[in-house]
Amino acid sequence: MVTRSTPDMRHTLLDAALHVLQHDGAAALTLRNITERAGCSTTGIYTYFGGKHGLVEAIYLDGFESFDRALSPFYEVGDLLGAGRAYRTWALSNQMHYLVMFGSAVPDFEPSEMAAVRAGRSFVDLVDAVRIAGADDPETSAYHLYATVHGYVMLELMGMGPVEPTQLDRRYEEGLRRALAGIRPSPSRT
Amino acid sequence: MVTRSTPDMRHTLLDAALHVLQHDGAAALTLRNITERAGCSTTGIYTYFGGKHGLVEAIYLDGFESFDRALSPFYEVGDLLGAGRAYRTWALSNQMHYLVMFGSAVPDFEPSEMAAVRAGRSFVDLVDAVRIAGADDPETSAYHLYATVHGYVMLELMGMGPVEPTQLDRRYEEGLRRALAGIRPSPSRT
DNA sequence: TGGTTGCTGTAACTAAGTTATAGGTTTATA
DNA sequence: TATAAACCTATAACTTAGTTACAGCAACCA
Repeated sequence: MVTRSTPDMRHTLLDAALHVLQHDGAAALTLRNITERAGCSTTGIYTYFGGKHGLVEAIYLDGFESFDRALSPFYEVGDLLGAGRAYRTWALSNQMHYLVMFGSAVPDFEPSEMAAVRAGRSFVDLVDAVRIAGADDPETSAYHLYATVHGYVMLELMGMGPVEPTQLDRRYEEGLRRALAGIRPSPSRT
Repeated sequence: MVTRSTPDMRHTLLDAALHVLQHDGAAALTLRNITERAGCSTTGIYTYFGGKHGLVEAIYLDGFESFDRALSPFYEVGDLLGAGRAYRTWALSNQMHYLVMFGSAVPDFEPSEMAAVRAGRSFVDLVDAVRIAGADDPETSAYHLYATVHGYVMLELMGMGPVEPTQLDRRYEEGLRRALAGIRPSPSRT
C-alpha cells in the first residue's frame, strides 16, 4: 500500500541515513542500506535530495545545525570553557557525523558554496563569543581555539591519541586550559 | 612483452597510486586507474598488496616514513618551531596523502595494529624533541603541540579557514607561537 | 629437459550510484 | 464530478569498482 508522499519522507530518509552513518560507518552509507531502512526504493534519494551528494550535504548542514544548538548556550554567556567541553561532547556523540563535516569521510563530497557559508557561520558565532569573553584579537584567538579543539577531537576520533578514556579527558582539559590561556590579557581575571 | 616480475613492480604500483591520489583525489584512487598508469592489470594489486586495503596501508606507512624524514632534522636539534613549520609544509605538499593518514579519506580503511604502532613512533620522536627543548611535562606538551598543528593543518586542507594564503601563513605562525609558549617555563629563554 | 613455483591478464561476479521508464496517486481545473 | 496535469514511486537496467577464478606463461631447480 503506497499512499501519497508521507509529508516527512525527507525526514525519514535523513534519519535513516544518520542511523546508518552512526552505526555502520561511512562505508556503509549506501543508497540501498538507507532506503531499505527508510522503507522505500533508491529513487527516493533522487526525489528528495537529487542524489547521494545532496543527501550528504543535508547530513553536513544538519550537523552544523545540531552542533550550533549544542554550543550556543555557552556562546551566549561567553563561557568558552563550557563551549570547548560541549564541542568535544558533541563530536564524541556524533563521531561519524563529525567526520563528514570536518574529515573527508565521504571521499568525493565537497559542500556547495551555500553549505560552506552556513558552516562558516558557526565560526562567526565563536568569534562573537570570544569577543564577549574579552579577547584582544577575537578573530585570531577564536581561530586558535577552533583549530586546537578540532585537532584534539580529530586525533581522538581517529584513534591516534592515548587509549585510556581518563587520560583523553585529562589531555583535553589541559589543551583547553592552554588554548584559553592565550586569550585573555591576564589569565587570572574573573 | 612480459618479462618476469620487474623487481620493483611494487614500487611502480605504489608510485602510480600516490600520483593518482595526489592529482585526482581519493575518489579516483581505483584499482583500474592505478594499474592503467602502472601498466599492468588489476591483479597486480593483489599480488603485491593483497588488495586495495593493503595498498592503502602501504600509502599510509610510506606517508609516515616521508613525514619523519621531513621532521627529523628539526627534532634532532630540538627546533620545535622549525619542526612545526616543516609539518605544515609537508602536509600542504602532500595533501591527499595527509588525509589518508590523518583524515578518513578512504572510508573503510583502518590501519593494522602494526601500521598504527609505526604511526605512533612519529609521536614518540616528537616527545623526545620536546624533552630536549626543555619542557616540564614532555608527553603532555608534545600532545598539545601535535593536536594544535594538526588542527590548523586539517582546517586549512578542508578549506574551512581563511582563504588568503598570506593570512593562513600568519594564522599558523601565531598558532605555533601560542602552542610553543606553553612549553618552556620561561618563554624568553634562549 | 621436465616439473614446480609464482606472476600475469582475461573475464566474470557482486555491490553501489545513477537513470529510464512505466504506473499510480494527488491536486487542479473545467 | 470528470478530466488533465504534476508528482511520486518502484522496477529494472546501465556503468563503474573491488574481488576472484582460471588459464597461460616465465623463471628457477633438479
